[in-house]
This record gives sequence, C-alpha cells and structure tokens, in this order.
Amino acid sequence: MPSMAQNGRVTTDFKQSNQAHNSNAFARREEIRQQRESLPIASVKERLIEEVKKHDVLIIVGETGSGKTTQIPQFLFSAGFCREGKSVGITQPRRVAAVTVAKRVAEECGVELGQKVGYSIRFDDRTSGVTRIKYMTDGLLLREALLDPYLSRYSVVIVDEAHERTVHTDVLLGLLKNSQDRKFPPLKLIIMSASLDARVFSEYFGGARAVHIQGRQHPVDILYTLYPEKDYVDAALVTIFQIHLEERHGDILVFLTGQEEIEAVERLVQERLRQLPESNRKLVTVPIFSSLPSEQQMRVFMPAPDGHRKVVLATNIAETSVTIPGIKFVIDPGFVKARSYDPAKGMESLIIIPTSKAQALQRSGRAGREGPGKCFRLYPESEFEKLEDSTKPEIKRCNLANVILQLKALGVDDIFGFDFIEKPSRAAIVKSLEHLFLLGALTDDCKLSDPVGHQMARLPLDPIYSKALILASQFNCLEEMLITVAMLSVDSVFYAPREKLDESRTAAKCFASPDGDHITLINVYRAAEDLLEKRKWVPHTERNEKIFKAKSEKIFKRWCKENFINGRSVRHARDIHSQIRGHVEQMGLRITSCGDDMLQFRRCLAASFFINAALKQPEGNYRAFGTGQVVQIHPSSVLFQSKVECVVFNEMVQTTNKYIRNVTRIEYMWLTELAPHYYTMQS
DNA sequence: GAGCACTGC
Repeated sequence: MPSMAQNGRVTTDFKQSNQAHNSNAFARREEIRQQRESLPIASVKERLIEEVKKHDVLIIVGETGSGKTTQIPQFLFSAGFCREGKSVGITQPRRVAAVTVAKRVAEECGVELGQKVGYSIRFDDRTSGVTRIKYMTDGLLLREALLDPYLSRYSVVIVDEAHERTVHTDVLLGLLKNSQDRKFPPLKLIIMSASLDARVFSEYFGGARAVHIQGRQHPVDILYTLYPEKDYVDAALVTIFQIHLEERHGDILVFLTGQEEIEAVERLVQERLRQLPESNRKLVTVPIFSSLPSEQQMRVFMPAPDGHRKVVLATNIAETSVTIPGIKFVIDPGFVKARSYDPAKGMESLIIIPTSKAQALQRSGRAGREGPGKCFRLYPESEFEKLEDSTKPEIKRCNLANVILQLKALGVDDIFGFDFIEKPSRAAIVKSLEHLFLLGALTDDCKLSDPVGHQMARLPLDPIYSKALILASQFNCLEEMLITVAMLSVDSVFYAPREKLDESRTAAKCFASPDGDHITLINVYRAAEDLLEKRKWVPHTERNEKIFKAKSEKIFKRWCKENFINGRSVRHARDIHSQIRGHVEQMGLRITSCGDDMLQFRRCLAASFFINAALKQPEGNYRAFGTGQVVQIHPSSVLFQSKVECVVFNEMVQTTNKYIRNVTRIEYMWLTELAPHYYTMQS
C-alpha cells in the first residue's frame, strides 16, 4: 500500500460498502489482534511499562519492524498514563508518518480517528478534547511549546526517530532536558531511535537508561565490489543488468543523487536494453524524486507488467519517506547530495558526498521488507569502514536564525550556554544573532525586541520573511507580500522536465515580470487563484459546491500541465498563505494592496531584503554587499542576462557556480534611504 | 545558459 499522503503527494482512497465492511469487521479485528501479539515488542510489554514508571527519561532502541511506534503509546495508555486528561504525545520527523501511524493505531484500538487516537500536523489537525494518543510532527510540538513551555497537557512525550537528528528533534530534546532539570512538572520523556548506538542520547541525559528491542527484518546479503569504481553511474548500470540477467525475480531499487542522474541512467538503461535479445528486454524503469509531479510518483507503486522486472531509480526519498513494495535488490553507489551552509559566506551549497554507515544500513534494509534480499554496495568493504558512523546532524549544517528566534521566544536568552546534544559552531551562532539583530528582532542586549521580535517568532516562516510582512503593512503592500513569502517558502512552482525544456520556458514567459522573480511569482499565484476561485454565478448549494470544486480541480490540473507549473507547490503556497494571513490578521497588521504600484512593492522588497543586495560588476557578474561574494544570477531567474545594476535576492547557493536566486531589480539609492543602519553613504 | 537530496512550522 502506498505509504505517502498529504500535500497533494500521493493519496489512496479505499472505498468499501458498509455491508462488506460489517461482515469483514470481525475477521479484521482478529487479524489485527494476532498481528499485534506476534510483534517482538508484545512480549516485553510489562517490562517496558515498569521501565517508564521507574525512569523519567528512557531511551528505547528499536530495530525496524519492532512495532515500537504503534505499540508503546497503547501500552502507556492501558497502564494509566492518560489519567486526569493527560495525553501521550509522539513526534515524527515527517508528516506522512504521523498520519499513517495514527490511522493504524486508531484501527488497532477500534476507534474513530480523532477520538482517542489522533494526529496533528501543519494544516491538518485530527484531534479533539478526548484525544489521548496524539501523533504529530516534531516541528508542531515545538510550536506548541511556544504557547505552553511545560507541555503540560502531556504525561509522556515520545520523540521517535531521534537518530535522524532533525533540527526540530535536537531543539526539542534540548528544551525537554532543560525542563527536566527544573523538575517540574513530572513529564516523562521517551527517546526512540533505530540507531544501534544509544550512547549519545544516554550521555546527554546524564546516563539515562536505555533498553533494546529486537526487530523483525528479513536477512539481507550485503555484497561489495572488489575494487573502487571510477564511475558509479556506470557501475550501477552494469549491476542493474547483472541482476536482471542472473538473479531470480524481484524488483530493484537504485539510489542516485539527483534528477539529472536519474534521467541519465533511465536513458542508458533503455539504450542497453535495445542491444539485448528480445526475451531479455522485460525490464521497466521508474524514476522517483521529490520534485516529480505526484501522478508520476505514483508509478513506483504499480507492479511491473506481467513477467517484467521493475527498476526504481530513486533519490534519498526512497530511504525513509517512501516505502516501495516488492523490492528484493538494492543497488547503493554510496553517495548522496547534501546541503551544507557556510555561515561566513552566508552561502548554502549542494555537494555530492559519501553516505554514512547508518545511511548505508538504512538503504540495504529496503531490500528486506518482504523477504530475504540482496544489497550491492558499489564500493569495497574497506571503504565502508572508512565512512562516518552517522550523517552530520542538521543543526550543524544549517542557518540558525530561526532556531535562535524560537529559543529566545521560549525564554532561552543564553544561546551559547544552551545545552544542545551537539553544539553548532560559535561562528554560526554569532552570524545568526547578527542577522536577527539587523532585522530588528533583537535589542542591543540580545533580548527579543517588542513588538517586532515577538511578532516574528510567532510566524512560522524564515525570520527575514516575517520581517518583510511587518514592513509590508507599513508600505501598504501586505497583500502582495503575503503571496510572495508564501511562494518563496515552497519548492519551485516551475517544473521543467528535460525533454520539454523549451516548451516549459515559453510557458514560463507568460508570467514573467521585467522587474524580477518576486512579481513573477505573484503573477503565477494570482493566475492559479483565478482558476481555483473565480466562478460564474451559480446558487450556493452543497451539490453545486461539489461540482464546482471538481470542475475547477480539473481545470487547474490541465492548466498546470500546459504551463509546466507544479500544482503541489502552488497548493502548498495557498495553504501557507491562508495560515500566515490568519496570523497577521490576529496581530492586527493592516492588510492592504498597493494595486498596480509595483514601485512601492519593490521598495518594500529592498527594505526587507537589504541584507541580500548585490551590485553589478564591470565583468557582468554581481557582488553581494554583506559578504562580498561574487555571484551570478541563476539561469532560472527572469533577470538572468538582464544586466540590471542593483538587485535584492533571497538565496545564495553554490552548485557548479555561485548563484543568487529569486531576484528583483531595485535602485541602489533605496538601500541607503531604507536601510541607513546598514548602508552608509560611503560608496 | 544551469539544474533543485530530503524534511518541517
């Protein structure tokens, strides 16, 4: 069954008549009972409950298939941890996991979702006053902590998948440790991890008790190459055909680093297939990566045609986010595209690096979900030993502005003294403090400013976007800025498949503004809005509403396809827009539009993004003011090759070159006028 | 004339 949902990704809807449902209900309950009892964790239920009662902090290392995520909350419920209106909260790094696990547990408990068992994720809350087992994303619990620092509605908080070490997990654990020290109130903390090494967590919590629960995975044979491979793409190709021609049936999963690589391998496989005898050509390739439209992502779940073998070419998305049925063979070249952040340059970069040991293990595990499998690592065993044990925690390779703003809002003033599991570098903290100070979020003595800092902390946005909204209400263009920051907060709305590059470029021109990408994004958003909301006059009845929705959905989908727009991104932007709009209304900001006065809007962009301004150099490239970096306008920008003198931008990324993305033309003089504290008249 | 792994509020 597809394990993806939400945000227009992939959803499955099982429809069943009520009658069939009733006659199956008993059999289904019996089946669930047997499945639960056969889980490795079932036999240690009493012991686990004792451990939780005895220890305020407990670490549970549970291998894949142990059932820890679904069972432990139910154990705690039945042991009385939800008395007096308190709940058990379980965090997940991903939305899909929170939803699917909650649905499963509701079914196991025989209750309707949203009653005793529920979930809460951004834009989708399925809980009620009677919810006692609540699955949620870690980011959401962090937001809850802003309103209720002691998390007083919970008797137990379970941080699941802690080994993934997302920023949210790390901050959450830091906060919980802090409140544990204060010994109030008696909140139990359970850290669940799939990594075999619980030592990091145990030491962090002063030698906390750790227990181990066996998993249930099928054996996976790991095979290494004898010698290092010069070209891992070619090696992967050879291995695909080796498996195809020599191994028994079963689908193949290949881990590659990005869209381009996946598309290249797809072409190469087709080429080589043509050279094989007809009888050996029964092989189909299916790509999957996050920016692929959802209809195409769905293809990985469909079985290959009769007698064919399926080769799934995937990025990291298949490591944890998507579980593909039928995989018996995994090919792991041992590389991953990783994002890192250089605080000194204020620059992000995307680089291809070797995986960690934990990542290699996770990948090979994908071959053993339904039966014994094989994993081909395209490097020698000696190389495996040299890999890092685990992937560098995100908090050590990201911009900390948001983390610091949140911590300040939670009353943590001494960021340098805050007890992180792993401390970010001092330089990274200093840089982000400076940034927040320049945005006016912090006072001279590094306290959250009032009201600006507090307002910024309330908004679930990058701090610079939050500030832009506050300024926009003064510039009378909050309407436009709301759309802009929503669009800047999602993955690119332009989708360009390689084979239709020219077509997609022509389509994108319809929306282009000569002033830059921000206004272009507004144009796209408004065009989509028109399609989804404008309607000829029809009476408002429930039936009409349904027909209208279905119709406009269809029109929207076609429009997306014709214009090479990523519908998922646009919908996401609309969700963010309405959420943020609600927030700024509550804050009492004036939501007005500048109408056609785009000069006013661009001045507001300059006032908001003054930290990210760049000036054209004689050679044609640009020099960023703040960091002195020499950069180019990204080819995806409408201002690419446009030779404008001065711009503001939102991202600086290093790939093959140093690029700025999301760029708008401004006048240099505006900077000295609107951000005099940063731009003196010296130049 | 380039390319954007993946999450999350």
